[in-house]
Amino acid sequence: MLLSYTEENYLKALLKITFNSGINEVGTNKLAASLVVKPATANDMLKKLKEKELVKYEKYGKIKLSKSGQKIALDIIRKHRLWETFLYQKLEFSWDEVHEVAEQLEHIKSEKLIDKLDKYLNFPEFDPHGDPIPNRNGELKVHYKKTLSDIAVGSSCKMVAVKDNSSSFLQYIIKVGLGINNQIKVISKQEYDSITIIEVNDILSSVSLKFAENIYVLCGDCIEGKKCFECQ
Amino acid sequence: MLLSYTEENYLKALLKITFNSGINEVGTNKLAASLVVKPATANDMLKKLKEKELVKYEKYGKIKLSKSGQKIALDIIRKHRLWETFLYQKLEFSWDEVHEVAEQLEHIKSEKLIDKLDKYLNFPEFDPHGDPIPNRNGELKVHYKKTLSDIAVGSSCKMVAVKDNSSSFLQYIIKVGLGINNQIKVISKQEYDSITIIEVNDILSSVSLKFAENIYVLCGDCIEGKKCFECQ
DNA sequence: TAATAAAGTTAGACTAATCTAACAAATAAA
DNA sequence: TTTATTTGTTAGATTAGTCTAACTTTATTA
Repeated sequence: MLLSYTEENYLKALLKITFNSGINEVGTNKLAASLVVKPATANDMLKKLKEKELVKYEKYGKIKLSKSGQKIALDIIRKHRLWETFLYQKLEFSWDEVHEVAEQLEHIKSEKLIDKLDKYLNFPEFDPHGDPIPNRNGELKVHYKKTLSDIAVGSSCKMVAVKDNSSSFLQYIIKVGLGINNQIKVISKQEYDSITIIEVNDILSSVSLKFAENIYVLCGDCIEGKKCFECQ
Repeated sequence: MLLSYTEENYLKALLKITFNSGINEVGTNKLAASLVVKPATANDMLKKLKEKELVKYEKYGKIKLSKSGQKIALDIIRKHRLWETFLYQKLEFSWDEVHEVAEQLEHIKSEKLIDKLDKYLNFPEFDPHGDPIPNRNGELKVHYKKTLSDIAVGSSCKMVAVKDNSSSFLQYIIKVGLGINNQIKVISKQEYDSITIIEVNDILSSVSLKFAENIYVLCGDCIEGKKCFECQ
């Protein structure tokens, strides 16, 4: 199915809203606002997208992407992020310049192009902003945003990934008695150098700021399945 | 001045027609045909482009690009050919696939992008089809005037570019065992229909007049670096 | 629960790019 | 030089995407 740039942008906006807010419920107004058009305009487009079975939507109801609509939206995000990576890595664009150009490039229609670009960039999993790049099947690595250094004194969190994959770091982690899925409580933090005392399995350890910044964690709410914006 | 893709395509078409035919006189019908629209459509657009001072044009008269129109057209051709070069050199697209994708990429709006791409490709002077790439001031290396059909029986020449960029033609060229920079010897020519027997890498092929007219060549003298007036 | 506010929809209009069909001008041919 | 043919123009319609203004439904709150 050949879609116009505009239609593609509506699908992308829908995916982004549900992604970022964790909410699956999108209304006409919110959609319109995110595309900087009037609600009436979005409403018209929704009818069209429903006709094409790209969204599920009943009058006065909430909007959801259909399976195929979601696939298309993921595909556009894939293209967007691959182009950003290209601009950043190969053409030496700066971090903050890539988005605008990628907004245009994401609409270029050629599967071959994007697969070749993917290969050329060595199948990157994250774009320059750290956002995950969907693969050609629309699957993406979840990525974590919060590190142990972001957790407030007194709060608990769960380790989910490491940022630094070096073996020396991994060995250090083990020594502290830490591992994926372990619960960590932040006991105290030295203001001067951010040395942090943590508690893992009832054992206290002190770790450096560098250490804390290389441990991805989920906050207390996310541990309970809430998917907050700051963590994921 | 921000132009639509469509407007850009009209300017490009005008430049291409005058370029390829050597004629400076373009009419509504020819322009429309080259864009695969009806003359009425082209006529409407011409009024718009005249309004913007991108073409010089009076009712029932001939169409010419203005200075600024020409600059914009050259800019689009620059983008087109740089993208073709990128696709061919970096992404390993084949000769005959690049055009279609570049038709889309040429409309991406970012001066920075195209200058960085130019640098990344090491400021190429010719695209994969042998066509010259305008620099950022719209200047380009002379392009070729002589085609295979101009070469006398018994003489040799070197293929340097193609006039027709259609994939069907390019694939035909490949089938004949021909490519950019190949030496061609004209063995014989049928007087009646100009069917020409050529020799490429010791292999003989017979090609039509239409074929021969779409292969740009350099004559024997020019191959040796002489730069004769007829070829360049 | 009735009034008010917020959210969503509809109708009618506009612009850009296209079309068809009818017409006008310029050019070529008899 | 009149006629026929080609070339170019105009008028009116269509589609996609947008708008404003008026209206309806749903949600909130006093």
